Amino acid sequence: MIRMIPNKVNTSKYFAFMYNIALFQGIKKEDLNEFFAKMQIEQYHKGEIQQFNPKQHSKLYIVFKGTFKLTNTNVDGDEIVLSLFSAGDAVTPLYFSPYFDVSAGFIEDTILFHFKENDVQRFVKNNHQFSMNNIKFLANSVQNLMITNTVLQLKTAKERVGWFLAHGKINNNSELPVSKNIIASFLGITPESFSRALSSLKNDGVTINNKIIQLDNGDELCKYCDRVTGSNCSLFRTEPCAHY
Amino acid sequence: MIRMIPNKVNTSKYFAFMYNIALFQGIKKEDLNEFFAKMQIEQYHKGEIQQFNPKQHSKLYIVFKGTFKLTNTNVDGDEIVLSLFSAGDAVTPLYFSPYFDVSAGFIEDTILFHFKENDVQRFVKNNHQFSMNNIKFLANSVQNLMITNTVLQLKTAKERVGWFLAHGKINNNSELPVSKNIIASFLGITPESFSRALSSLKNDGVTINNKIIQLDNGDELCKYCDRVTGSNCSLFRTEPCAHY
DNA sequence: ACTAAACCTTGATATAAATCAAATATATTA
DNA sequence: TAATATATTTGATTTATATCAAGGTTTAGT
Repeated sequence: MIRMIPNKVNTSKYFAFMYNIALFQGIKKEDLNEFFAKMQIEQYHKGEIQQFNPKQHSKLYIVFKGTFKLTNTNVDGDEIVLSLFSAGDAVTPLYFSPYFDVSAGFIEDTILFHFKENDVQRFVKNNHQFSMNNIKFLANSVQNLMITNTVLQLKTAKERVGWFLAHGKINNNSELPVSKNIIASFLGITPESFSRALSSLKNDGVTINNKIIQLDNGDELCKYCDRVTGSNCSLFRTEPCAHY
Repeated sequence: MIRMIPNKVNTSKYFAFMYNIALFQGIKKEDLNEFFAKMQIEQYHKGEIQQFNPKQHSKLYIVFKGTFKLTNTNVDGDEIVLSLFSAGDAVTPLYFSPYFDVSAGFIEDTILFHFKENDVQRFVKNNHQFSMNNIKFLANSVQNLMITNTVLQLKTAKERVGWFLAHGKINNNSELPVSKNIIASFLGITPESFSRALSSLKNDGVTINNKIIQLDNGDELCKYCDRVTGSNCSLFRTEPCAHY
């Protein structure tokens, strides 16, 4: 990991990016600028793994560029992917227990902005909107994890893959965000099952070429979609929708 | 569901209970009393099901008495248990998406205290400690859900049951909090598999009699324990501990 | 552009847990 | 307390997916 100090050119670029992050919406620019002045930049290389030991990592991170997976390793050494992060996402190991040992595994070269615990705490304390945004952010994480939970308990391998693809499609990612084996691990299945699920979906009109998802009709994934994700879909509550 | 207005005797009992809830720690009693004055009491009977439609239920609930399960039903009609709540727990459907359709299923006669959205929002806005407590509460939920997630992806049926029992043991519940089939659903397995897992655990020295968990040695469940839960265990980092 | 490594697919087989079915135990209600 | 409903256990069978194994493809680095 390399720490950098932003130069002037970068600063304006970085700040412009940060103004659009959900966590910072509705806050006066002068307050944000004061807070952003404290941010540090960390650069990670593909393949690096960073323990989220809260002693060193009681922080707030924003992903500026790149992709990483949040993982947890069990006693047997098996790794599971808890979630995936890319540009614009926020992570708050700030609030994790010191005994919760998750790691960040960098899938691409990645640039993170980070804030130290004290600075975040102070900003939460002094800025009501920021504290509200934190609440919204965390509540949203709770909801997403509950949905993931449902998917993991309920679905067959094919349904899980279908759900993942539907999710991506609705959020306008017609491209797989990471390699198939990482998605498989996130969905709690093996790469082999993932591959077989995809070949079964191919018969239903869902093709993946070079990580690009293509649909024959456009509604092939509707049956796999959850209601919260679906509410952002252009087909929501129209005839093909599962929640019609 | 029955709505009640607390009478004077109840009020002092209820308030005393509420002062101990994590969400209200570190807040001046006068501020709490003002907030608590707005609380309503809802009484539910065993077997009742209540949709958490956020239009009607944009609220904060505290469980005073009883037990309920938060459930989600899929397209096939299968029900999965997302989490279990009992006295002292808090639920904040306040922050759920209107499209996230979870229900509360009451397992015993239950008394909930509830606060309306506007009152909560105002208190969050005016009381910094309360907003911090909300952040902590939600962050803790995030962490617990991530742990549940790991358990659901990683463990065999026996390991899941072992984890659940270890969890209960460490939190001093040597009694199963709900019936076995509800726990099975929470763990994402069938009642049959749950039963077989228990009979396998019996060979390892874990017996369940009338919902009471008994351990021959006391360390039989250590191998199933996660690190965060384990950090509250008297055996943490001693020889039998999985995280030694 | 070449080579090595990482990733993906396909097939054969094994296996854990679901399903189906029936019996037993426990809890609830009249 | 009996009658009924609900929950739990146990056994037999099926099934989805993991595992094992090998071949093919893509990616990354020199």
